Amino acid sequence: MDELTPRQEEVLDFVLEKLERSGYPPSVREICEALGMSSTRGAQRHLEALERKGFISRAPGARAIQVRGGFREAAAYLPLVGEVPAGPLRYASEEVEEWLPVPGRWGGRGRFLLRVRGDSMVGDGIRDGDLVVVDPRPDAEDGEVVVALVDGEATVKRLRRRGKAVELVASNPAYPTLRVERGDAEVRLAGKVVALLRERV
Amino acid sequence: MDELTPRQEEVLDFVLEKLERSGYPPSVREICEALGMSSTRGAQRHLEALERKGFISRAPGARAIQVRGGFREAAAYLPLVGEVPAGPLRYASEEVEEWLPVPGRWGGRGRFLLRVRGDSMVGDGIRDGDLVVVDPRPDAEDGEVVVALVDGEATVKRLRRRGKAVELVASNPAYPTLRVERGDAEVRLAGKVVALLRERV
DNA sequence: CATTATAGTATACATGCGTTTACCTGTAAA
DNA sequence: TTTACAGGTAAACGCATGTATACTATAATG
Repeated sequence: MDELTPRQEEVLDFVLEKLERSGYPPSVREICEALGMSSTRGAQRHLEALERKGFISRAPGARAIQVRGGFREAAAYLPLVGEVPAGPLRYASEEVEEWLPVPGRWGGRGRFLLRVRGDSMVGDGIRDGDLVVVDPRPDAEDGEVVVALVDGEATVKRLRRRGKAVELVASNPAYPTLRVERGDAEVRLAGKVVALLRERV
Repeated sequence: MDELTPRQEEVLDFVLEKLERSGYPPSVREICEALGMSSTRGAQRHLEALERKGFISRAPGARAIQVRGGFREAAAYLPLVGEVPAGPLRYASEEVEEWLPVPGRWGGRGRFLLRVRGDSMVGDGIRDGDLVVVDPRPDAEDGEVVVALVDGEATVKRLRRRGKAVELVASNPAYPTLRVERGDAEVRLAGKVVALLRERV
């Protein structure tokens, strides 16, 4: 991509700012007004330059400006279905608190978000208030971080296989390890933790 | 917010899909075509209902549809501009590796993503490979996690004010603390770390 | 039963908006 | 000096677009 002149950069900045503020791009005349121009031709020339240099693409129609910020991965939307520990999980879509956009590759069949409460997994960098992306699956490998349902209550722990038994291990030594014998109907896996979002650092 | 009728939900879904695909909202007639309607009045009624129920807001002008957050928050796109520690940061848009979608409220003027390398901040739950959202600002408060430029190299540390001096503290005790006297031209802040993404847990 | 909300079709209208043509100015390169 | 280009003003054109009026049909509600 070519370099932009200062004035062209002002135009691109205004388009981005308008997009962020309003959710839709500006009209040519709004660009004129914002940059203090009295004729539409000037703004149009800038848009033509921005398109020629590959920063935007345009379609016929009003405000049909598409900003091409390099490679833009499509967003996936995941539902925030509850907190852990705390149960049960609410899958029913009417009860979902919120749908949040995440990078497209985090999406996948049945994946969902849980807000983690407590500090039992701080040793693995999972802190109070973090959102974890859960990939639903009935089983998991030794050493993976999972969401388990113990007596109907969801909890995040690291899974450890010990022969016929499995253990649910907290990464904070202040918390006890739960040992589960095979065939224990009171414990099952909700899924594996595959990614994480933190809103306040 | 009131509930939507199935048809109104179709309209909202199409608006969101068009926004995601094109970067700008559809016109009334594009909505008609997408839903197989021959008159604009129908789509208009749906938009009026969506506005009345609080799912969108509208402004005078073409395609001036703004989808309101909460239900399905719009995505913000942030550029991944490099790694820390490693410098300098590449702001020039033509060198940006990637643009990633994040929850809309994480967006904001000039915010960007950095991939964290090393384990100097594991005490704060920031691990090797994590992506941090940086809000650019020239200064920060005591105790905030910041991105600092030391001799041209970017680094993530916790800021501590000590009278006239500031300290850049790692949260892993194995790493040294850097003490900076006021007016030291070799150190400046790139911004504050406000959120975090982890792709592999 | 009357009323209200949803969901359409058909038609018309004013104008916002993108586009175009013509002309002017300054600056930098050939 | 000429040429080219960025950046701009002024005025006009025509269609896309949002909006409005009128009419119809269906279902739920009281």
